[in-house]
Amino acid sequence: MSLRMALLTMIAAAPRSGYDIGQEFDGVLKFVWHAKPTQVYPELKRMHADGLLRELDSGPRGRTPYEITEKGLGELREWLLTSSADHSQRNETVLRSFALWVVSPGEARGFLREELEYHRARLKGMRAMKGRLDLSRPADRAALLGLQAGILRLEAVVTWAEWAIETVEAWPR
Amino acid sequence: MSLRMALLTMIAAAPRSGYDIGQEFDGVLKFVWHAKPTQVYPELKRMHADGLLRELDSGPRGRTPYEITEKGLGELREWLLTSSADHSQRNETVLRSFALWVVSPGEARGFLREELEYHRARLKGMRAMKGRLDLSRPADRAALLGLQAGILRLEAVVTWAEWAIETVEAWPR
DNA sequence: AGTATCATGTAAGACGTTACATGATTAC
DNA sequence: GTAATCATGTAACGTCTTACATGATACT
Repeated sequence: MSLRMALLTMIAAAPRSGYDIGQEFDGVLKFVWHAKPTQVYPELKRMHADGLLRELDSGPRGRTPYEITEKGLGELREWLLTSSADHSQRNETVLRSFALWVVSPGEARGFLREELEYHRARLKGMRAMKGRLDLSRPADRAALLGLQAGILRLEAVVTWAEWAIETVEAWPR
Repeated sequence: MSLRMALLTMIAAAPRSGYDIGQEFDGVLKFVWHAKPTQVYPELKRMHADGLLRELDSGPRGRTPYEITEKGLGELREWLLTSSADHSQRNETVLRSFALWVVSPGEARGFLREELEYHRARLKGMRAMKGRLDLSRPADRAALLGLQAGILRLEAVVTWAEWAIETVEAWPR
């Protein structure tokens, strides 16, 4: 039921099409929520049918942007206030690091270096995103909270990967 | 296909039953991987049928511990070396913080305080876990990598939540 | 004019959760 | 000896991914 809340969160901040949402799931939001287009489009239709969204008359190219309705805002508020967050996660980087003792130290370092590069690149992108916020908008003030969580998390991952590479150097053959 | 790799990772480190695994998914590993018992037990059976695991003769109470086979170790190594990690995640804490502008600043702070408490408690548990490692064992050396990732991540979340609470204080009504 | 990719969608199957069931063991 | 919870499991259902399809718009 939380894909629906993710979509509602994004469209509450500003109208968006299914395509726009797909781009964000591939980009900044990849560490927050993700879903494939084949899941997004039908869900948007259902939300429209349920009266949570309103269709706007076509954006650039053939896009269909949706806007949140009062009913949609109500559902979003209710979700925030009456349920608590699920903290279970899946993190393949960390899962793999638990298994690294079954490969050679050199192979382990190779994996860690790849991870380090990946997360450094994402950190750069997220910092750029933060610079583009307009903090006079309430939605952007909340987005700052989210982006800052991502930045601190990525900084932690980068620090970790650097430490892990050194640590693995010291492993006995 | 990664539930299988998560199970293989755990059982490679030391033999475990489905019940043991369930406890860990509820505890330390909650931020790494999670699965319900109803998914774990049948998967273990399938892995046994596929020759990746061997059944040991019953542990405490009626538990059935499994041990990894050579074939299982081979699959684990192949997964680590020939595929790359999926970095997409779902993080409900951050998702909710993107939506916080739709509730009152007081309600937003309430949410953030709850999150702060939760993550502080988990951080404490994870540090305790780190103290119990036996670093003469290769599997525990890899577990240290994983735990340290969790600790640094939780420290970042705690720092973030403290900052976010103060930030929301300064939001205009 | 022809190729790339944009934007949306459908259908099948894999994966994950919820609800429920059952015998076995420990605790009172 | 009754209650709690341990340990495993099955079946139905919901969510997510993969494979494929289609017309529309921009690019060269």
